Amino acid sequence: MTRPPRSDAARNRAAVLAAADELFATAVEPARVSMDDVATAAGVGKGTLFRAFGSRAGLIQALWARRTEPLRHAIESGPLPLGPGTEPRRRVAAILDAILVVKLDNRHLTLALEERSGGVSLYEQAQYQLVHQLLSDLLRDAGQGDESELLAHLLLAAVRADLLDHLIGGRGSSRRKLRAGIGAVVDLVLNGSGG
Amino acid sequence: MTRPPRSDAARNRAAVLAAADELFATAVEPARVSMDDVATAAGVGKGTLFRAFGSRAGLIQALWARRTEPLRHAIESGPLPLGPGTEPRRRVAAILDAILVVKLDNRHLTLALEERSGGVSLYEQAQYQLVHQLLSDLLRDAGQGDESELLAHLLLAAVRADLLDHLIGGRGSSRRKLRAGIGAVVDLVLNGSGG
DNA sequence: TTCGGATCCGGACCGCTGGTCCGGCTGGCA
DNA sequence: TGCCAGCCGGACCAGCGGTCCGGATCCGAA
Repeated sequence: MTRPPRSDAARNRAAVLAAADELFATAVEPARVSMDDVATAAGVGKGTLFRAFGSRAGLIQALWARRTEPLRHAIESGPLPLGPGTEPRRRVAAILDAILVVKLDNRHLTLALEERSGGVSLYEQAQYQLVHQLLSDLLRDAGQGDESELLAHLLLAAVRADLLDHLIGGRGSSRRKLRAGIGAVVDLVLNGSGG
Repeated sequence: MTRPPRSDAARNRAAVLAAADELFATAVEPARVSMDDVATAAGVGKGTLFRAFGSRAGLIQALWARRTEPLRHAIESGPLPLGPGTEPRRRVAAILDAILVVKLDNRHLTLALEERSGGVSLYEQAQYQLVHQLLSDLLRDAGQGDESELLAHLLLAAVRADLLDHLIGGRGSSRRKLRAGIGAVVDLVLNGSGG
């Protein structure tokens, strides 16, 4: 039996989430947002912070989970084309585009998420593995056979945080052009490979 | 006029390169190879190491440059299909496959190279930018127009070190299957998109 | 309302990292 | 042989993620 958290614990957790969200959104270089910074900004001790989130990666993943909750919900039980019921290939394309948009809307946080910090690779994160599993299944349904897992990885590689940051940060593709360009390549891969 | 380096400096530089090469090849976790480790293994002081290579990133890039020298040479003036003279699309595919092979042959070093350490993103590294430039030009020649730059980034994203490490490390695709699978997707993108 | 102990707080502390600094040594030319 | 620019090397530094534990706080029981 896990008992509900004490009131001060809940309050502090919320304060940390708010402060961290602000810091990561504001900071120019998310890697330079230290745990001390977060603790100070939240008006909380460092111990509290680590007890609540376990590690830096844990904190960032909690922030990410909050930010992507609407998207997860839309995929699980939302309207087309994100929700179930859409033709697999179309759904894969829609999901990738939605992920792209979320990442663009949370550039710094996403960058922090995917940065290999604490020895935790992107590919070892539960969050990534869930999305990969979903895409793999859809691709299998679409008749991609035993290439579906690799294909899912490659498609997700197209929307990696640092690449997007580089493309948007450096003069060049605007948001619109980026979505169009990546979408075109995704469609190409989805529709050209046997099925 | 820059004078030739003193003999002891040259000797130390070589010792560091050899020791670091060994360490990165052996270590299970390249991120855990510290500069102290390298200095100790090379029988050299830390100051010497940093004077010779500037930074951790500098050392890794020097190692990488040595390892990829044959490949660079083959691309610049080697035989087909890597060298100049090959039909652009075929050459892009050949170059990507060659890069893939080199990365697989130097997994740990490549991982260290692409790890964002010291705030230096993969996309800011001269080494990456040169390859990207080359691929962009080839794609433009192949009639990809203004999408060639983005396309080059996406193709290179398919052979990123941590993805390869994940695919090979975890049970799954063997080397052969990986080359075939990635090659197939690359061909699809190259041959399906106008031109 | 009081009380007692489970739970949580917080900041001093730790080990480790990449990187700097400078007193002393050494290679190489005159 | 003598001289000194250039090089050596390890003590040192600031900053990081993460731990620890004495004391404050919350909350159910009496």
